[in-house]
Amino acid sequence: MAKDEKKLVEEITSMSEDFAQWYTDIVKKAKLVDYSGIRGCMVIQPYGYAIWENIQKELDRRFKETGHENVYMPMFIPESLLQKEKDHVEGFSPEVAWVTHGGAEKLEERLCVRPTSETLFCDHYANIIHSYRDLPKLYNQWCNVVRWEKTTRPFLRTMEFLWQEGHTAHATAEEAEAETLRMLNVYADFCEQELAIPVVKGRKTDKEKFAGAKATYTIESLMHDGKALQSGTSHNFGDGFAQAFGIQYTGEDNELHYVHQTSWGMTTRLIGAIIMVHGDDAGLKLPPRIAPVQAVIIPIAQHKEGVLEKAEELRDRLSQKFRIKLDSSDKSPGWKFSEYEMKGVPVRIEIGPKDIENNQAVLVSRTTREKVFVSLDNLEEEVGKLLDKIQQEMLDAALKNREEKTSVALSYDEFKEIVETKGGFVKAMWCGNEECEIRIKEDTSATSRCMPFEQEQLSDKCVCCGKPAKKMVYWGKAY
RNA sequence: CGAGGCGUGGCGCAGUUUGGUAGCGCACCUGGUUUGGGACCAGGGGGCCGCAGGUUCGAAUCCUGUCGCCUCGACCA
Repeated sequence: MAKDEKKLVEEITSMSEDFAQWYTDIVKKAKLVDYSGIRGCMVIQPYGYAIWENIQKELDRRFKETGHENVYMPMFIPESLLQKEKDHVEGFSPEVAWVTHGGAEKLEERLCVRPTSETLFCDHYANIIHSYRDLPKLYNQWCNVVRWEKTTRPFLRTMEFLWQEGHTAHATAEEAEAETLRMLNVYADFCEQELAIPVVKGRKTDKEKFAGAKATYTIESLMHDGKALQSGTSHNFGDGFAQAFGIQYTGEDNELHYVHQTSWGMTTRLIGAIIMVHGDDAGLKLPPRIAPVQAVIIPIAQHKEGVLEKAEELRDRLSQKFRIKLDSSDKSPGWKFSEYEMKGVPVRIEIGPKDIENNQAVLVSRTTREKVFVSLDNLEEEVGKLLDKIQQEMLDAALKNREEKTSVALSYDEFKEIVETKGGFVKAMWCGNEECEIRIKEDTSATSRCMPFEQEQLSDKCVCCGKPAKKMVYWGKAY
């Protein structure tokens, strides 16, 4: 946002002044969350939860479309079960919460509060999968998980968060790989179509991959401050978990085989991404497709004869097709304008005495603040068109911002310079050696975000060590 | 978790150095006038100063602990 643009909402710190404070202000002022008395845990308030419900609805629809079924697993995992897969337990044990007592009784075996449910799904799969006819198993679960994080921020990193975790079992390695990529594409499509957030699809390096996975794929998005956010991951486990948990089936060949598994997840972190990709100094900016309120009707001079009645009539009409709110409180119109801009409502509809006389209403876009007068006769159509336009404008703006903040580094000096001054994604070649990854992180605090599917041959040398390069990698500082 | 900064009505702050009746602006409530970008006038309510201990005749102020927020590291979705 331009610096000279008038700051409409006094209470929100300007983005350019202090991005972290801006984020916190929005989260609080738009009433997405309240802080709870429990460290690192947030109260998700109605407006924030409504966004999550819309995310759930759309994602769940896509999961069902691709043949998945929802299940529910216990929230406790016995220690012995968690420990069955070595890499997995090593990766998660530092951030696991333990239940040691039931009432006053000390438990024979500690129970961990699930940080993720691979082990539970595996245990269950070992029970129910016997034949190739039982495959594939395409399960998903919506739940909460707990990870004992050291520093927390609303939505971006909390000790307890909401997510979905898909867990699938397949007869062959090829099917598992296809599933892993299919769900990554579902995620990417969801982000772009529903959240208007463009993502880079790629594979994680071994250093960054999920504990226990053979391969981790990721979608990475770029926030307004130039930091990257891992927005969804999809893992191919190969048959590693199957071997640890003994998940075997009899094939058509009458031989025993291990299944091949995947898991994939998206979390309430996405709400943080929406805030940081789209928001501006006036507040939140919600993509129409997931906005809890798509248009707010604000009556002007509502005490005058017929205004409120007309506003109510419009609300009832439009509610047939859209998520509509009518604010007939006695706040001044100007206050309402700012309030709903701050809350990111995509479209504002003004209706006043002059409009009623002319059989019209005023539509105002959250993205451009442009006002248009439209006839009440085709209001539904105009609102629909404007919502579509805003959705597209938001995706375009986010894409433009990402492109502007994506750089190429051919030398290490250039790399360090970009990370330090400009930030954003840095595309650079890599030799494939973990030592270079570690060194880059130590020198710049940037990490490898992913090895994108769309590879480019920027040079033939690793940006760090100068040895022959194997992959182009997206690097950046991350949340 | 390590280093640094900050917690005073809902929000933003003053008061803390040097202990002595808790203040201001906005918000809130009531009445009236208003209403197309955060309206105006009048009256009113609300804070054991983040929380818990301690020192003191007396603590927002000094000491200890703890919780929360911000920045930078380490860890991660």
